[in-house]
Amino acid sequence: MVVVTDMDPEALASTATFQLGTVGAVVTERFTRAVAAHDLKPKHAGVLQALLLFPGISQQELAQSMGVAPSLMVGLLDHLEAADAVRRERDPGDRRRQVIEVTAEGRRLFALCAESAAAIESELLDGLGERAGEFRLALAEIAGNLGLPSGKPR
Amino acid sequence: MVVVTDMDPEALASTATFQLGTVGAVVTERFTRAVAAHDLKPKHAGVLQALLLFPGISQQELAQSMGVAPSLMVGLLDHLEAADAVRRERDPGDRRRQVIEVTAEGRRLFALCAESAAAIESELLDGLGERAGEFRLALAEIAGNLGLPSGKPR
DNA sequence: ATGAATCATTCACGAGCTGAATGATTTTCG
DNA sequence: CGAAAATCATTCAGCTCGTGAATGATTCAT
Repeated sequence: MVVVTDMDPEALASTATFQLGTVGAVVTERFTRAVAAHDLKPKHAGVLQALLLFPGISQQELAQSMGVAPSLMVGLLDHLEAADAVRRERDPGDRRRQVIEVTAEGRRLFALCAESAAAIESELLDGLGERAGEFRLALAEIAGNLGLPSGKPR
Repeated sequence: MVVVTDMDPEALASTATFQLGTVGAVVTERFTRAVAAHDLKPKHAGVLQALLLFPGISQQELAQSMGVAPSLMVGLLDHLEAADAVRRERDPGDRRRQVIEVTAEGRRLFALCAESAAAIESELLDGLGERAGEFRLALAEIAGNLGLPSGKPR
């Protein structure tokens, strides 16, 4: 008598957990290559996104909103500042804080990142036909439930 | 006259690209914590999955199928072997190759990983109601289009 | 039989991230 | 008021994960 359940060798690969992980990795890799053309990493795009969404946010809050250590944010902003995408100025009301301002160049770079993301999305959802809309809505809902930034699909 | 298009600050966050990346990262993090209880990393689970799916595969092919360097596979298999999840034996027909065999303990560990993944999936799709089925089908289709392992949802 | 190819392995290295100091500033409260 | 605690940005050492280049053993091609 066989005790162990007759194991489905795809028991793991067929889960949404596994597929979200692997698909997410591939998509992130593509996005990484795309924004590398503008000398940026995905995290830089995320920083710009957060800054546009919450203007006047502090570095600490920024780091917390992205789930990374404050020490990491320093280097990310250093790079964005060197690229003229961002300016750091001491907050006159609390001179410990840096007030971060997104420049016109920063908005330009952000727009390029968003374009790259949109292009990758088109390729991804191409084969889905009219089910793409449903998929995007469900995905946005999941992201929202996880407390992640998820604007409504345009 | 304003040249720059009036920028949607969620232009990036609203893309499926961005959401797949962030959701994928969160899901992977949860899965990482879950399998850590069995002293495994997600890659170990992936190795077991590939081995069960393609028995008798070589380390090189295994590495290639997972998109990692062969040198990385050495350490992953070392760990699985130390955990009695896997046995390495020289292929008598080609003594350069290692033939990798998944043990009963390996199948047990794999089943535990699959269970964890299923549990995480339940939480994720909980809020989706009856749209969960559609979502899973679309996700599996995307994974398949990318050449990733994607068994049909059970 | 010899030179090229293939396999597993080791090793040095880089990218990315963390947590613990540090110094400057602000807040709390005795 | 003034001293102690908290907060912010920053630096720094260290960890993990991954790569690519050597190495040695073995097999293949001619």
